Amino acid sequence: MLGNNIQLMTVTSTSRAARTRALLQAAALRLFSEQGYDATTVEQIAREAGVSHMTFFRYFPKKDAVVLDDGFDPAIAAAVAAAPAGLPPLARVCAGLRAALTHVDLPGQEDVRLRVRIAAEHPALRAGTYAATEATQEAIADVLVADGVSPFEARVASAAALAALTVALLEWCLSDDHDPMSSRLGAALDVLDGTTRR
Amino acid sequence: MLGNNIQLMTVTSTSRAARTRALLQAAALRLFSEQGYDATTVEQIAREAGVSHMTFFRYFPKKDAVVLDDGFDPAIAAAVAAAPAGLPPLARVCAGLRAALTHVDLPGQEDVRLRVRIAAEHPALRAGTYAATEATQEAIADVLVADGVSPFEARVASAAALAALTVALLEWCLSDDHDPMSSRLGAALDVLDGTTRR
DNA sequence: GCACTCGATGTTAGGCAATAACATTCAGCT
DNA sequence: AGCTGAATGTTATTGCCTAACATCGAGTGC
Repeated sequence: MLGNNIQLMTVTSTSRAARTRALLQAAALRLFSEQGYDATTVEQIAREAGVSHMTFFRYFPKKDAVVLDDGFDPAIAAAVAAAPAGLPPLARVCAGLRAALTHVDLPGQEDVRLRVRIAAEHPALRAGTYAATEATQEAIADVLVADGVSPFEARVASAAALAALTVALLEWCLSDDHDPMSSRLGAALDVLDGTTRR
Repeated sequence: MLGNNIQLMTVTSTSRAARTRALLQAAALRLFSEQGYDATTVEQIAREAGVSHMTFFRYFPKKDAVVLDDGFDPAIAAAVAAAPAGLPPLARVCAGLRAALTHVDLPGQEDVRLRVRIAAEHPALRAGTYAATEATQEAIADVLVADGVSPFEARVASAAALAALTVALLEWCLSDDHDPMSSRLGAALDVLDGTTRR
């Protein structure tokens, strides 16, 4: 009953570790969207993926990490670094984010939408979203500091821009019309750097 | 050792409810700062306040609420409402917050500092801080919407401004120099509405 | 004064997240 | 084959949080 799905690999390019992780995440998201986050236990997720609950916690430090784990955050910092260094801090962050957005309308978009939607609908997960953003915030701030901006200003600018982005992301995933993510995000940045009104 | 501080009331104007609540919060903050948040159990807090752990949860829905409960958030929304309605959304929110800040350097400031410091040093509590800000964010956004700003723009503007404010608050409470809170907060807003550089 | 209700509190029991200690199985290497 | 170390499972424990039920106190009508 338990050793049924582990023998045909040894050659699959994605390591069994990555596979198990993906299995856990897929099972979790499916169960969350079917039964709700609170009604789904870690035990259930693990059983569904064919592992024990301990294995779950070895891949994800907390239950909410299976939803919050983004991974596409570092790319954002890189985009800000590529933006013109002469601009004032907030404008530069906005410019960097705008550039990053052009690569965001991908095929996997609907999966992201599901993930974010689950997170948006649960208070504890929303809080986790903000916490996860802090890492990105620091990464962006570091880029600015390297170009001579004061640490305080750098943190404020990146925090404000990411807050705007988060609002846009939450609204996008909860909206019914399937407009592209990038248009929402762009509109949010407009509010910050005054493209719409001067 | 434990039944020492509970017998002289029955007439005190502040209802026993409010007193119990204050007792619980005081005990919690003291224990948190002495032993750390994780090392302090709800049982311990309740015993210290002379009640059962169930009573704790009747006053605070979760353990972290005893730290996060601010209450001085609604005043902020009122200040934004009083700011000139003609400004673009972000500028107006900043103006309102600036006005609110003049009333913020109060005697009780060091208590606030302790509370925020406890929150700032613990990841889960930091996350809770952001979540608690959402209520304020909505309140501010409602003010803007009432004056004709689109809901989306309103949410983005208030989220960005509050994110800037939060960064300032966290830095202030963790800094060693006892500069007034308002100067930090003012500096953060400068980054947003370009008072420093144009 | 007495029963009655209602609200606040305590007691007890239980579910679930998260962690730790220890056993076991598996993979690669020699 | 045998060794070693990593990954996983088993089991037990702690602590947050909830729910069901009991208790106590203060008011209220009789």
